[in-house]
Amino acid sequence: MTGLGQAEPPATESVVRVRRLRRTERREQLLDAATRAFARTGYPATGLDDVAAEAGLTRAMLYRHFDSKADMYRAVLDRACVRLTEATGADDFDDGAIPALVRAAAADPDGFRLLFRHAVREPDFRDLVDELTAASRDIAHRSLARTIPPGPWLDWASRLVPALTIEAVIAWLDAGQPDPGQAAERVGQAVHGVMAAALPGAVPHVPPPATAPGTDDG
Amino acid sequence: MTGLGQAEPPATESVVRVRRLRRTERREQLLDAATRAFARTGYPATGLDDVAAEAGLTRAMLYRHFDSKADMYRAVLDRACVRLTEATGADDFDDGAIPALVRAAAADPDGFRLLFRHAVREPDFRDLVDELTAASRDIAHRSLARTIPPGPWLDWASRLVPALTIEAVIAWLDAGQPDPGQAAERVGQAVHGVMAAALPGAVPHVPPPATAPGTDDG
DNA sequence: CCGTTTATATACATCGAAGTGTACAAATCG
DNA sequence: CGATTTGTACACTTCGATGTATATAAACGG
Repeated sequence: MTGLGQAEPPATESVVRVRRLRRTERREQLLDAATRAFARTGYPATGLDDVAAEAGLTRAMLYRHFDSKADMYRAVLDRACVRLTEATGADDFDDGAIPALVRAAAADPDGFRLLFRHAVREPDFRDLVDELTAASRDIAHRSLARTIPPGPWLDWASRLVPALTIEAVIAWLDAGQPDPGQAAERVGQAVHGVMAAALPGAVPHVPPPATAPGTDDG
Repeated sequence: MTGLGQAEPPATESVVRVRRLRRTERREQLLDAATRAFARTGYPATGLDDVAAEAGLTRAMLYRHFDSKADMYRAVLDRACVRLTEATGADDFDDGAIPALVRAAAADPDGFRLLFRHAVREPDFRDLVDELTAASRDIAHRSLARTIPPGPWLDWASRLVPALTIEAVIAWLDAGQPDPGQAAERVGQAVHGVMAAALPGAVPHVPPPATAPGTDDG
């Protein structure tokens, strides 16, 4: 309605020749930016302006590719999930599983962190990661049951082994990703250590469980 | 369930004879309720109405005890931190550290989860937990340096050992807290496994780093 | 060269949660 | 009993983030 401030014309040689992207490429770039932004501060604390700034454009553009913030977040998580499952496969705990996981994490560290450090805590989106963790726990349970007798410590190890694997990979990412050739082997060794800790012989003897039920721990 | 103390029903009109609490007790009860509420859905996604509902009173009452939502959250985290450090002490990795941690986690599971699963991800509050994690990593580093030579894998283990300890304790909580007498020993065994994985001899040989760049890394 | 797509810029609408104020009711204590 | 504390109920403002609309400019493709 009014002569709103029009963008100043190039007027110089150094025109910022913005390369226009096709819809699909732009969408991928937006997903990349959103992954970084969300991985930094989490879903609720990250505004769409942050995502837009990370992508280098304005908030209005986001709505040309995604219906809502939740829709965008879901797309981000979906892509990370697909990448991960494609890289690792849904198969068992064979020798190639951990190397594949390490490779996938190194290929998309932000997506990896986003899935396992943030999305698990978001009530509206954890269903996406829950499939992964449930499958992992199931696989771990089946694999561990070959050496650990049934009982609470088998359950404990089945929960802990996937979590430890994730934590070990993230710690490896945080440490600067030293030689990837060793990484998978080290992670595997750590997992083996947890398995050993869940064996019946791991604990020498059961200390008497404090017959007085009163909690003296103040 | 609401922890309103002995709500003696007068068996008369619809008057709920609620026992009024003193300021200190009410504050403690509010901290308990806030711990539960925040541990369930995280700080940003938890409204003050949720906390009030969890405590069994109205939102206005919260402002008689805390200046703001952030102030309340900080009080919650502070109390959890104090409890934890009091229970474990700030000393080294002696034999009593892990049992103390397990006992503290069992005494306040929600506070434990809140600290290490949520607060670490909140940019405005992670400083509280960062002191804990930094101290843990430092302690772990000093302890591990006695057996692991300096290098990236010592750093890796120093990051991973505290994280694994936390994860192992949380997995133990999630598994239903089976016999606490064994728990600390199992966790210690798992930690030992990670230490072993960081030793130089853990990985049998270093696979050649693939002089031909692209084998199948798609 | 012209139309379509891609993008900018900005203003506006909307909506939920935080934070505030006030009036009133009930319980405890002197 | 009467004063103070503790709590309810509700209305209200403030504020930031989401979501929408419109006008305009630049790049690409035929």
